[in-house]
Amino acid sequence: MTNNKTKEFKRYTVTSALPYANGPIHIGHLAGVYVPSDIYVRYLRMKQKDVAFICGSDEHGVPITIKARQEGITPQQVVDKYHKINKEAFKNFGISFDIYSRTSAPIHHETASQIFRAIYDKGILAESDSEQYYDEKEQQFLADRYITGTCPHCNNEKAYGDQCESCGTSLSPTDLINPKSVLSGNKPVLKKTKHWYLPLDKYEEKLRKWILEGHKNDWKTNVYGQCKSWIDMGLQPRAVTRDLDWGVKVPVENTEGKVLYVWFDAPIGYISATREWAQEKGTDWMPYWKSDETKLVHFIGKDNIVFHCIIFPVILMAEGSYILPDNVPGNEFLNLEGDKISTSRNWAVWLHEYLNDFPQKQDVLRYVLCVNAPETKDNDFSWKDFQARNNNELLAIFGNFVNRTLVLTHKYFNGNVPKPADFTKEDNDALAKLSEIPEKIEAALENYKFREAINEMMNMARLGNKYLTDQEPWKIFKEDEERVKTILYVSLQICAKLAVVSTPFLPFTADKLAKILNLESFLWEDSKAGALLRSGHSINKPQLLFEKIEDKEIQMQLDKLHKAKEDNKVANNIQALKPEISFEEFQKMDIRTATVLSAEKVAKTKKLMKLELDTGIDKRIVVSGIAEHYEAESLAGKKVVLLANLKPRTIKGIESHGMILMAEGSDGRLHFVSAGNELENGFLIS
RNA sequence: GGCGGGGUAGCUCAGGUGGUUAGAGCGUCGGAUUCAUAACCCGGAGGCCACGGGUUCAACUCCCGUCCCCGCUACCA
Repeated sequence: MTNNKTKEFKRYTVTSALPYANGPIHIGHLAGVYVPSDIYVRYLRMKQKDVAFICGSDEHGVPITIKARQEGITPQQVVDKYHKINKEAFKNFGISFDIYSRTSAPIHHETASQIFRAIYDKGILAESDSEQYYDEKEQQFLADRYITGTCPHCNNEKAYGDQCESCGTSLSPTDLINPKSVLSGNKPVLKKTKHWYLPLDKYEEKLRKWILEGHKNDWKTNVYGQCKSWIDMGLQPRAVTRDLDWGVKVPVENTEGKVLYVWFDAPIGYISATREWAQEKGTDWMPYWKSDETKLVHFIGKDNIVFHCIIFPVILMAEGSYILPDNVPGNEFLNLEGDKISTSRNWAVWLHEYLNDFPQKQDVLRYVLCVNAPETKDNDFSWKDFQARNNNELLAIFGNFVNRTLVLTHKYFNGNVPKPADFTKEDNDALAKLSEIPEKIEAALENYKFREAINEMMNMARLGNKYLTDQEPWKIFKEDEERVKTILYVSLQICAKLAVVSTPFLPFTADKLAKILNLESFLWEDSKAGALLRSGHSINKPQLLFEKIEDKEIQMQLDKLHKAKEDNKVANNIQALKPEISFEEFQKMDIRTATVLSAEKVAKTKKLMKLELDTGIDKRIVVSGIAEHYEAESLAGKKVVLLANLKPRTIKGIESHGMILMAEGSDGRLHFVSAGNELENGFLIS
């Protein structure tokens, strides 16, 4: 396969991962996906490329129906809420989507149905019956999350059909003891249901050829490596339909109550949104998805690699008439103040709140997120760094250079671009260096190296500052006004180029600067061509491009962050009371004190620790999932509390006799339950 | 445990088909300067390039092993 880097494309289809409409957008999403894609697209537009920049809300799937139930509203109301918040936040932040659509739109249902039907009609999908839980009262099949029951491992009575949140075990609904429907509370029955499967395994060779051979050199190493890992592991057929009433109806006879699986319909949302955009614009959508002369690029986070590099391309291959992505620049994750961003723990900076707290400072966040984007590895965002980047870089380097030039121009020449005398060697050197920068930015952007690109942009301002300082026009104005004219002429050209070059990265600032300079609309090529401002051209009064961010503003954000976390701790970690039990039931449990004699980590596991205990009546082996929280060496001699008459269970080949009682703290760490150190072994707890 | 990505100056990161003194920005220290939002400009200090072996005339770069962080996956109280 050819390396497409060198190929000239006629048009571009650029997509940004569809945000899931059950929560707001945070800085992690922005840094990984939306800021880079927006920079890329703004750059392409400045090069007068034909580009469609596509995004929208991903609105189907079980989590949304659950959130709706919890809040006592309909799924549609849930997605309406977040669609509105996010669409508005993107707009205010300057993410310049050509369209921000949604998967609940009729055109999406139509598109997804058509594509499913096309694959179905070709006989590609495998049909298979399976038994799934059904709620007879509500007359519907139950999603895994809609079934609760007793966990077969830890006896937690509130385990879900997909996972026990008490012990963390992944479950299948049929594993549960005493399953119950969340909808009616009744016992569900197993009922036969039919589903369709996409045979990913049959596309293994095509994927191998396309990715492993064809994109060895132009895809990012993390993306390529992850794909290789998936393909080498062997692909399995994957169900594309499920029993649910929220989603795209399966377009086949007699399939009441079945919808397309959300992972199948979501990426098709890119295509539906493109159609919607083309309709509004009165143009044809097909070339954007079906022409070899179109470059398709998906911007995503690393959690989405498998969907965009394996599954969605297989859907497109199966359908047969679509192009495949030329590149899938997948970024790593952004941390916040050293901790993982977490929606449930409320550890995040939300875009809509940022826009509220820092009005007119979109570019500051855009700059910080781009210059520190998690391109090759996870990165950290801190408010202190945010402040420093603003004060020491944007303001001190970019803003200051522009301001110096403008102030001097007004002071000496009434705000008119002066007429230069002959250029000196220094002038020519500066102009030569200036002319090299746009091409460096270009090369970086074409290769999705956004940090490098934005640094080159800043180098232009650095160049300007150095030139001004070296030439010292304020010192020589009295003796040699002609020379000062040339110096400011050159400085002003640098300002103008800066306005052009910063447009993709800092659109609001670039716009402000262009207005001050009275610069008419411009294209990317103008950053390379000669002078942009003619002698005699008048410029407006200087205006500060950036303002200093003070310590107290930063402290406010830090306080807010920690307060949110505290509030959340209390709200989230106090679990609801379990169902009442009788004293007799309690008495069945033999809980007693014991001492750890020795401990060793169980080989080939991450969490398991094999413990030898002295219970006062015997010495026994217990396997416990504490290896992530305690070192084996630190455990000998530890006083613990043991549930001693739990039925023995073989775990990783070791028979475990009982369970050590642990409490999970709000930080997610496990802590031993203590009966006090003075107690001997074997004392019953009641 | 398997697989993938990463571990380089105080911080955030570049880099390298193996080859003289390992780079940038910010921070820090010193100097210079005053046009400018105490900003800009110059200079210095600061790195066993995670650790241990190996290949080589030469390794931060290649190979093997170990440790740590992140993700996927498995197993799992």
